[in-house]
Amino acid sequence: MDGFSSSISANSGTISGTLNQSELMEEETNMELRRGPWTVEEDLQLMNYIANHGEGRWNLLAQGAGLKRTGKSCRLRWLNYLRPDVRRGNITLEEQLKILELHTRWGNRWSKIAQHLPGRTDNEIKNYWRTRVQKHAKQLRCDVNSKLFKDTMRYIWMPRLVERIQAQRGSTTTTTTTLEALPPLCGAADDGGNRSYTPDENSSTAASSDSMGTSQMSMLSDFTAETSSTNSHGMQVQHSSQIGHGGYQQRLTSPYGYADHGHGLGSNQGGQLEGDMWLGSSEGVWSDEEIWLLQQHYLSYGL
DNA sequence: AAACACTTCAACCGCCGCTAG
DNA sequence: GCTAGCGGCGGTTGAAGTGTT
Repeated sequence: MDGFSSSISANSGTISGTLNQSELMEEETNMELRRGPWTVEEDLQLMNYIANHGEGRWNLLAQGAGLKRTGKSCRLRWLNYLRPDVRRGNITLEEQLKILELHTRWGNRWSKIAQHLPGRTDNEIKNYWRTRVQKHAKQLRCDVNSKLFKDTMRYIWMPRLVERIQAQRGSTTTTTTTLEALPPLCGAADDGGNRSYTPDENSSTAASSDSMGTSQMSMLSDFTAETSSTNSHGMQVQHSSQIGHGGYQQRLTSPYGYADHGHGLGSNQGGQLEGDMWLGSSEGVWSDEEIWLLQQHYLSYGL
């Protein structure tokens, strides 16, 4: 980390002897550029500058703020961390459901997905997808882009999320989703069961909503991303993005959101003791038994 | 207690599209 | 029409924290 914090050249490979005047000047400028983790002082510099001058051209902003950072770096730091409305903390069940649904529809269009999750950044969603969803795909030993995994999400994972959200709301409505309810997977042609699975060519193909159950869709349309959370500066932030009707109001209790998720002092960052907001059980979506059952189910279809 | 394994996420990189000159 | 500069985006990396052996 310390090596990172020191000033380094962006063109470390260039041989100074071969540079002309302007290149030397550029080299000199690059020499001053800082990379790696931001310091508190830099954060303050950037926040103060934006508070006084607003956002603008990032390269000029970096210079104006007296930061030895690239404009890109400033932009990233601001958008992903310093912006007052950035939500931190665990992704809620509703957000998880939304991410799954939107990813089914758009694939890895993280920024587009993030637009529908107020306060969440594309980087955060991308990280969640990689660390959580892909992990479970790995557990099920299938490609995250395969139709197999997409159908698992659609027919098992998402209904389960809906159930949990309903349970959380104290609703009496239940959605029955069992392994038996899992349709012969994926478009499962009536071909006698002999099929081979290959990952989709295009991860964003999917069709999404129309393949979802009614209860899922109503849940999604009912989803109101109105939450209160605490941003990285400890400020209380209200987010309201009414997507459908209904009055879902989940008030986040931890200083870092639903539950502390590694941003507080002494919090658990790695490992699996984060209370697993990711669908629930201690290890994640599936228990060992469920994984086994799913695998058996897939095997029975010759997958 | 130490070494190793695993997880998370901030930050960087490279590419692409847009736009002003 | 060309080009340089810039912002935005998705993919990737690696430091650091935590769990496990």
